[in-house]
Amino acid sequence: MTSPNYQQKSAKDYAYFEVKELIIKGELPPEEAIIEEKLATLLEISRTPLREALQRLEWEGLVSRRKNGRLEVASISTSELRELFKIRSALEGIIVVHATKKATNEDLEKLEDCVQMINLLSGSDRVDDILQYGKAFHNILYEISDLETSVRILRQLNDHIDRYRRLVPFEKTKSQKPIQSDHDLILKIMREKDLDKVASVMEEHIMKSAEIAITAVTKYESGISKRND
Amino acid sequence: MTSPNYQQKSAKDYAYFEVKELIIKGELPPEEAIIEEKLATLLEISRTPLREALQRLEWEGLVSRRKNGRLEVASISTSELRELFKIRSALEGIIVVHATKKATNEDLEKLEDCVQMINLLSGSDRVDDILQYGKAFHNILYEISDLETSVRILRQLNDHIDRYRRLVPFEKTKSQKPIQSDHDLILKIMREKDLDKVASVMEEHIMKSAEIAITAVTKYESGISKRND
DNA sequence: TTAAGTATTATTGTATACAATTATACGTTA
DNA sequence: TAACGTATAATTGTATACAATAATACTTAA
Repeated sequence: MTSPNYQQKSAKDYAYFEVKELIIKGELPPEEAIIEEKLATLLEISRTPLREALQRLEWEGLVSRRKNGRLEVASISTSELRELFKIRSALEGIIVVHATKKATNEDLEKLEDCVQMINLLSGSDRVDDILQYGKAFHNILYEISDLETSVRILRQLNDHIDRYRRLVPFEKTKSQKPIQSDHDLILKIMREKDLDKVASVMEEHIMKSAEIAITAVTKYESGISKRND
Repeated sequence: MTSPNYQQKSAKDYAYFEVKELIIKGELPPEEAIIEEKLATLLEISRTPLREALQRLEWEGLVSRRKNGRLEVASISTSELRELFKIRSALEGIIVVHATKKATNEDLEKLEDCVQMINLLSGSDRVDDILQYGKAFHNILYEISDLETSVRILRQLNDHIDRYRRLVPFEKTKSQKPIQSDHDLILKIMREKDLDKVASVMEEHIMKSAEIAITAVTKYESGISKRND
């Protein structure tokens, strides 16, 4: 649910999506203090629904609470990012196994469409589009799998990872090419219904993209660290 | 954090732990309607902090929202339980690998104590005690691993599983004995620092206990189903 | 000038009041 | 009696007021 979901009727949901977007886009940077009154005024709602939205974001880990009870935008770290990818890798493995079991021909067609678009764009400079189709591929798997809890956790993890991606633009180099072509391979294995193999290839696929991300954030951290000394 | 955490200062936290306990213990049964006003009166607090607690429980999946916005205690199902154990298995695998890497001799001693207590009690009828030491074993691993996000998700999963355990008392038969002795084996492999093996043995360990739980809930479901027809 | 202590302000926590919505009860009509 | 519509009540959503707490600014003494 990273993409804006605009059938929000309630002030609470409005605040949730709005603040989340501000954080993921980096407009509220890591460790920025959050003052309820000010944010409420900005969003033109009262503190009550805003607080409820902030609590949810706190639970999701995008907002954190200082010892004194005050809120701030969550900080980022290489070790956290590494952990996020580890969990994601395990869950994507579970998901793809279930998706493989349940996939209809129609489902496989949809995945095929994504793969073809990725292959088509591969080599071009439309890296953001490639990224989008990659995400779409995974989202289709989520839906096929029908694993509610896993998908919920995964979407949350992906929100976090997206924030890292914005704050520290990951390398957009040829090193991503073999990663993108993994989708091709995964779909092939899904068709063969090889459950063990599809899980391990998926897990490796995720950990490969983790490497790029972690490298980028490590550079970033060494660049800006010592700020709080 | 299933065990009551009584340094709650705020009404919100009080409500959170209290309502969670009511749900896990089954005193608020699945699908029971939750009326904010009544619950607030019962807990002798106002609706505002109660609502914040309920939202957190909703996000954790112990409370769910009907299409009309009203809350109820979450329902249970075999398929959900199966998924809970799958995720738990993957995360316990990640955790035990990290714990194995980081464990000090002192840490291993603490684990050894649990294992010895389990072995000592094994064969006796003190099944609840055995269960407690089993939980303690895993909790120690969580702390050693120092993987904040994974542990947070795991504790949440365990709360859910505990609720199932209360609602549908799992079999307390000799079938659990080999599962309990897994702890012994896991500790041995940790000492050998065999990371691949420790992960797979842990995953199997969890999935074995899953079998017992799922069997129990399946019976339970077939017993009470058709209620909503 | 610095340190400690106190007053002031800022911010969060909680309760309550009211508005909006949904469910229920009741009566009317076919 | 069944179906519909309307009035009433129950419940949730939001705003606001006030209380509790933490941060800051200020004053005074050494």
